[in-house]
Amino acid sequence: MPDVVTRFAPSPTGHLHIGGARTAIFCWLLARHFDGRFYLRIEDTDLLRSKQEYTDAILASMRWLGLDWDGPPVFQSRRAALYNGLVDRLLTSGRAYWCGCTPEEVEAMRELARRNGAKPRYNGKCRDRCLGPGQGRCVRLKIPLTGKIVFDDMVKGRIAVDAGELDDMVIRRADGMPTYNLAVVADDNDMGVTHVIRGDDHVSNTPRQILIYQALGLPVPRFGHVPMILGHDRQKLSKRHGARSVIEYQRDGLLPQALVSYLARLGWSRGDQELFSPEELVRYFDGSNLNPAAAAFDPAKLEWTNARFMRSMPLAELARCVAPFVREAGFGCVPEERLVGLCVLFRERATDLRALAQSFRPLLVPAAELAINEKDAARHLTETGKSHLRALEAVFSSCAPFDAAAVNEALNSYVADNSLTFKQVAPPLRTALMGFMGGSHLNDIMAFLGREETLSRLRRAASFA
RNA sequence: GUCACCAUCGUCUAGCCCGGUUAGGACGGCGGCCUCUCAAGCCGCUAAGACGGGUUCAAAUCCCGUUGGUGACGCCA
Repeated sequence: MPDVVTRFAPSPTGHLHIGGARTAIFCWLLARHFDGRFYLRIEDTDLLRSKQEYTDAILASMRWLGLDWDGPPVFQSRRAALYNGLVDRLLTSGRAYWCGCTPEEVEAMRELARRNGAKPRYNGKCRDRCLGPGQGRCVRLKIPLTGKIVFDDMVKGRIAVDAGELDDMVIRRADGMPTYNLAVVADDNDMGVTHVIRGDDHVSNTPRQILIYQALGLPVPRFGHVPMILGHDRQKLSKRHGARSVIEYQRDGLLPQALVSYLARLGWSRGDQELFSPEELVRYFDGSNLNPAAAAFDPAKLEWTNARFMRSMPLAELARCVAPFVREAGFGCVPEERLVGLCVLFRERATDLRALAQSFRPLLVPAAELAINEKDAARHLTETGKSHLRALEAVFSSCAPFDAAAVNEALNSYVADNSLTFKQVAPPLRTALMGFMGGSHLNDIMAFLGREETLSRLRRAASFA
């Protein structure tokens, strides 16, 4: 048995969002760090809202992020027998009882408690009525009237709640389906989960779940409640704040390693290090140093993180990653070698793969289709500028070999031989080649374009009206 | 309302457990260098321990309170 078993338990009612992704990352890291097991459990007991397409999408996002799980995913909807067995056990041992109160009655009890300034809860009416099964009856857990439930949270430290704060919760609905808290305990125990890491919106469920473990005589796992992610204005994260699903970040051209690094760093730290490869994360993340305070999501830093990964990753890999975006931009199928060349030229100038692909445009369209920026043209494709281009056309047609070094030398000679400055020649040349004043080094651009394409761009710009 | 949790630059954070730092790093912003452009890179600047009380020679650090924020209070998950 591995020492550490974690699980990620999304409910398939939507795509994997960044909050869930971060929780999944922490679970995965803890398991991988300790050489344990990481399981996936699909909490699909809400038949109405759960959808197969969301399950598929969540699994796809997990794979894209590189969060591999052990064994096949567990589906809660298929484990009714497990849950019912546990509820029956609780019933026979007298730790649970049948309750015949109607939802309206229970609501009235809550309302009464609220009026008295207390926490709204069930008053235990059926606790000692010794009711048996029946139409419309649910099963409630008989919780202790006094005492404290205490647990040491991995991120928040010791948390203590008075048992008196809790009420006899429903563990099996009138329709025979288990409730969330029971199913979670049953599954976590069955799967051998040792560390439950989840969002801190679950802290108040934890004492209830501990009570179920205790009533069943089962070992209680360790808990770690990671704070939720806030929007940039420190309000709850919503669509408006750029709270998007993992799949959207994928479509926008983020690198999965970058997203993982950023998300891990949001609420966790290791000294001053800002960027972490997946391997480093696995090596360093041991469940400690998790920040108990909620963190705000910062799109600017995510962007920076992504840009850094794009700049430092192997070129061949970058080229493979950008290929789908090049296709999507309508540039067709560009050979990998060309793609690598383009990445060299532009990767320092883009913060995501989609923008990187877009920046290739001027070099991938034929000279005739190159869009020429009017302002830059007016400024640099003057008569003098054009005369330089015509002269350069002659220079470059006899330049051999036509590589970055030779082109550079030819260009410098032209400048020197005619007592010019680079500053006089470069702008018109850049406008001719790129269509605007931007892009990479001129010699690299020309080397990439090749002689013929370079010359036709010079000709076209020289006759630009 | 009740309970629980949280509180360091605008943002992510280090330091806090084991009191003594010019409160460090990063993103962003601003300025500079570089430079044909845009970037990248490098350099510099910016800005913080919510508040009030204790304890102590000394408090971001320990204690209490206040305020503010978040979450939970379902026969949802």
